[in-house]
Amino acid sequence: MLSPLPDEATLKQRVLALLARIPPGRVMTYGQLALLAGHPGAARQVGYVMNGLMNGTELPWQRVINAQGAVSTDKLGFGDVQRGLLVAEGVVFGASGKCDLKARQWWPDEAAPEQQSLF
DNA sequence: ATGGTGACTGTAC
DNA sequence: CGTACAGCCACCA
Repeated sequence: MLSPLPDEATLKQRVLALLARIPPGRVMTYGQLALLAGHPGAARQVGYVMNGLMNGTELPWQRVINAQGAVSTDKLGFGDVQRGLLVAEGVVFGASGKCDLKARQWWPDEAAPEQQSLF
């Protein structure tokens, strides 16, 4: 069973492990990753982890978006790139810059239904 | 040590 | 719809 309060290194490890499993065309949110990694509420730290893997990674970093269904990278200068990668996978973004999170959000099979409703 | 910042989020108005 | 605020916690000056 997973420890409810893993240390920072484990959080990063779990976040990256989950990230690597997101199927093409599907997304996860920062808060969701924090929850599944055992750090509920630590969405900002997940964002920090993401920031750290921007140095030439093979991980599908573009599949992590915010809880509103939009990318959070516009102010970083590559929001268009992220949306472009997702669009190439079949994700549709409306004029508001949001996608259908309810339909696109991916949950690991082992995530308990109660976890999903909590989120 | 202390305070500001940020790829966030839920609640309140 | 948008703005504001409070939690969140690693990092950095």
